[in-house]
Amino acid sequence: MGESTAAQPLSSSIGDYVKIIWELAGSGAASTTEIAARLSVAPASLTKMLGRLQELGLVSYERYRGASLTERGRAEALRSVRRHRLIETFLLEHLGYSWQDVHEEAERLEHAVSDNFTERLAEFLGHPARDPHGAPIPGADGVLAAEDSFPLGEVMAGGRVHVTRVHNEEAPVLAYLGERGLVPGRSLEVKEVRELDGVVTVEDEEGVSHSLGGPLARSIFVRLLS
Amino acid sequence: MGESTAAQPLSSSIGDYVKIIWELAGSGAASTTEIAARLSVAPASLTKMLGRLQELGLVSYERYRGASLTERGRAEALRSVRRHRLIETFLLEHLGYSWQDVHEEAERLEHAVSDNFTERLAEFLGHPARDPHGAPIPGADGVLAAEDSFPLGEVMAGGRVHVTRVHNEEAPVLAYLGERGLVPGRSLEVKEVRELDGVVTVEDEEGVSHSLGGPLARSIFVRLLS
DNA sequence: GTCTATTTTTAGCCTTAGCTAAATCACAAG
DNA sequence: CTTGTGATTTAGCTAAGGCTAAAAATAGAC
Repeated sequence: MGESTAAQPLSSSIGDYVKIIWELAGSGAASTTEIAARLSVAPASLTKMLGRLQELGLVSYERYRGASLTERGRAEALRSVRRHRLIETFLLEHLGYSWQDVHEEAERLEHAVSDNFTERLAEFLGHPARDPHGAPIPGADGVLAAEDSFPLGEVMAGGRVHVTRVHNEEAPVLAYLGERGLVPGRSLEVKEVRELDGVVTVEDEEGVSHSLGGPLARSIFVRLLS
Repeated sequence: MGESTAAQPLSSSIGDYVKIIWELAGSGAASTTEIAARLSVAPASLTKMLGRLQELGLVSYERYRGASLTERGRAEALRSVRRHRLIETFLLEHLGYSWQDVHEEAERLEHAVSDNFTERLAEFLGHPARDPHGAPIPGADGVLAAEDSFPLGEVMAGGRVHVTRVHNEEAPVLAYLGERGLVPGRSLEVKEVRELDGVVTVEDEEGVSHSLGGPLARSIFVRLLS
């Protein structure tokens, strides 16, 4: 007995739980209500599940204290994230999905693919480092590249920046940004950062100007161009 | 109420049931025990499920009489078959899976993909008419091409034949035939059909001779070359 | 420090899709 | 027409993963 050698199939939704906890908690702890909200599940359902995840050795959890991932839980989460991001890349680059549609389809597929499939897909895609949203894809060895960019909302006026990532999963936001070409790989000139309401005004390579309010400005991650 | 307009997600294993009944029964009726065996499920579990499938309007079923598909059941089965065969084609042609490994992976993926994915994949693959085993792929409109070939075991000696299909899902059989190049597209010369034990001896394009016993000879489907 | 509002947990129930063991049916052989 | 055997069904159980309503703990406001 004991949970020891890992790697039984691991019923599909368990992957969702650890992935959400990973997104929510990073290294800290995630609250029951937050996790429940992300999974569209009643808070009461969480308690039982967190207990189960703890028995499996994936989270460490104390009553009324929220949950955080164990080392194994983090590894499991990164495997899910890798699958998800590789699948998104495939859907977008090869099947012609739109930027805002990939997430939902990938979410379902992610539960069905084997590690063998995942690695063959990575090979097929040429081992991409980032997915279509610019999110880094964890390696097969579980290593995730450190984020070296920051939200557009935090930038100062007057510089040129390079969009590295759009950190948002809501379809309307993605559709909006996609239509305007505010996607990873683009260069922008920061014209104004208005303290008052956090609106950032940028100009793209074609000279078109865009004004982006808080939520959008926080979704676009950029790196400064030297 | 009523089941009317179809197309709710349709819990994953329901697809398996109709697909197996379709394979087993064609137009006739399939027995409880046969279906159970194919699904690796206890015969007792079938009764409940067949009742459910009947409520859903997918099979028609009378106690102690076996089950057969309704028109809607047949359509559902063909959708599953289409998904399955397209996925197999993708795994083999683009991800480098071996002939004998595609089935298992496709079986799992099949439950996770949307119709949107399926049609985009068909497009990506160039709308293939047959899968890697030579099985015809039902159209998006639910039309399945009629089988125009027959088992090698039924052929007469002396003719040339064209392999159109390998009708067998057992990995060792596929591996054996794959290694020897006895795959769809190949031409063979039938040297001998021995009444005594049903062994068929053929010679391939490179002059190599193969002797195939009943199970293998029944798995290889061929068309006569004029 | 107390008290109230918000979180979180407990208790008990539901559904799905399985299982085993026991009963029942169908059919073919006498 | 009876009977035995194998196929099928019924009955009752299990485990996951949900739910609601009610109870308990925490934390923030005074």
